[in-house]
Amino acid sequence: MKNLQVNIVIRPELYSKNPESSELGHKIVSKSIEMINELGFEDFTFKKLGTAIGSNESSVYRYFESKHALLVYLIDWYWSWIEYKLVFSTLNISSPEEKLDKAITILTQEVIEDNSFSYINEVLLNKIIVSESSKAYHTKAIDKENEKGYFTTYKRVVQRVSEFVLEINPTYQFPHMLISTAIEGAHQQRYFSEHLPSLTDVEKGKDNIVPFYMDLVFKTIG
Amino acid sequence: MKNLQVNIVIRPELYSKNPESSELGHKIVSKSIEMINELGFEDFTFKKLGTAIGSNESSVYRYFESKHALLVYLIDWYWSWIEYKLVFSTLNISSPEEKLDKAITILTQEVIEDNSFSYINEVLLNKIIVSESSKAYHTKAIDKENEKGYFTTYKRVVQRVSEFVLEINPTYQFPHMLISTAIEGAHQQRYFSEHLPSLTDVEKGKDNIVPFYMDLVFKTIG
DNA sequence: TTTATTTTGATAGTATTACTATTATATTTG
DNA sequence: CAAATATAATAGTAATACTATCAAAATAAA
Repeated sequence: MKNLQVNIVIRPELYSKNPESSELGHKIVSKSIEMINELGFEDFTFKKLGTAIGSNESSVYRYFESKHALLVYLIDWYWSWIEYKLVFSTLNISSPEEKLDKAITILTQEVIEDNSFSYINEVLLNKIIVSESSKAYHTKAIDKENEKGYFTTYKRVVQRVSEFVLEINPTYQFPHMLISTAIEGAHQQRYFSEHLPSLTDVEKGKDNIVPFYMDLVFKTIG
Repeated sequence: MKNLQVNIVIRPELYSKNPESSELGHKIVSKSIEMINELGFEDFTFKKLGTAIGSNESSVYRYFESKHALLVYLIDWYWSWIEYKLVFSTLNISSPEEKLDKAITILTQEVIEDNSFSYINEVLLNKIIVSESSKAYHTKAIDKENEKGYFTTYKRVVQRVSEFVLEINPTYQFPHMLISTAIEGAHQQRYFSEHLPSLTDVEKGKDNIVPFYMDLVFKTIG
């Protein structure tokens, strides 16, 4: 996948001014990923971000109308990237079992290599998904934002993988619940393994999360 | 279970002044459950709560040092109640399969009846768990708070049910991950079914969530 | 039943946040 | 080079999440 110049294109509803369009935009996105990781979403502010990139709060607001909007943007970027990896890695595979295996791996594994995309650190972005992404949709505005299409990329990823499930077992009743459970579950288990380990069975040095969900998914669809 | 006078006792680390100890304390807890539901956790404030119960912001602070602390208290109350239901309903059952079946039902079903506990509306509290509980542990203070024992009741519930799993299949490697996945997953699926239904396979008038996780758990442990 | 103690209520104040608005200054483009 | 556009700097606002102080009310103890 390396050295393959692809662009992740994000829909205009997800920003006020496209951060792809300028150096400042790049800095905003890049530094915000670092800072949300360091500070947590609550303590991260546009003022701090502006200062950190040698710019200004008001300049940041020209790109994103709120820090919530920025978080939604980052999450959509992440799912666009995952979708790209998903499509790419299952392209020439005909066996639905093998496709599902690849998909579950991509969806549940930790991102450990920051590849391909210039100003976005995918390792840190993955950590934001694990620690902060639930905050993007647990708000009173969810229904409005969903109507505006804020979450379509994520929903499309779930849909794609659900189709692999149905290829294997066309009578399985709950493919979407199964896949969204595996995705969200894997993120949660990663968070728990670091902070509430007694909720998990993670052993140090070993990634039990991928095998756990792999086993769970294949056994469940029979 | 009705007409059985039991008390849920909450550990003192989880409050500044015990809300069980006064009429005002009852009102604070009772009204906060209503208001967090109505407004969402973000828009809920102690000032609004004080006004709503004919009291004062500063009086509320005497019971809970922050609204975060109040949320943690409510969540611990919920898990104490669930643990009570769990223990009670599996007490005289010897079949581990039957115990696990009961447990999964209790953990994944929607609460539809507000029973037994005077000033706490369990139906609304369950909705708070579904919509807001992740905010209690997705904070930068999680490790400190975990050390102080803020989440022990929840962890104990997961431990108890994991033991049922091991009774059925002593060689199953991931009982805690399986049970915490089912619990958190069920809450998430309930939230999704209302707000992001394409991530689920919920049909109107039908509770698919309990059967989905029941099937998933039993198939997974084999 | 007075006194002491605890609990509650009212008010004020603080630092910070999440913005909006305005204007001056760069920078880019035609 | 002028015009348009993007950025920076500053100021301001309403609300939040508290802390601090003190008086009034309720309760318990002597």
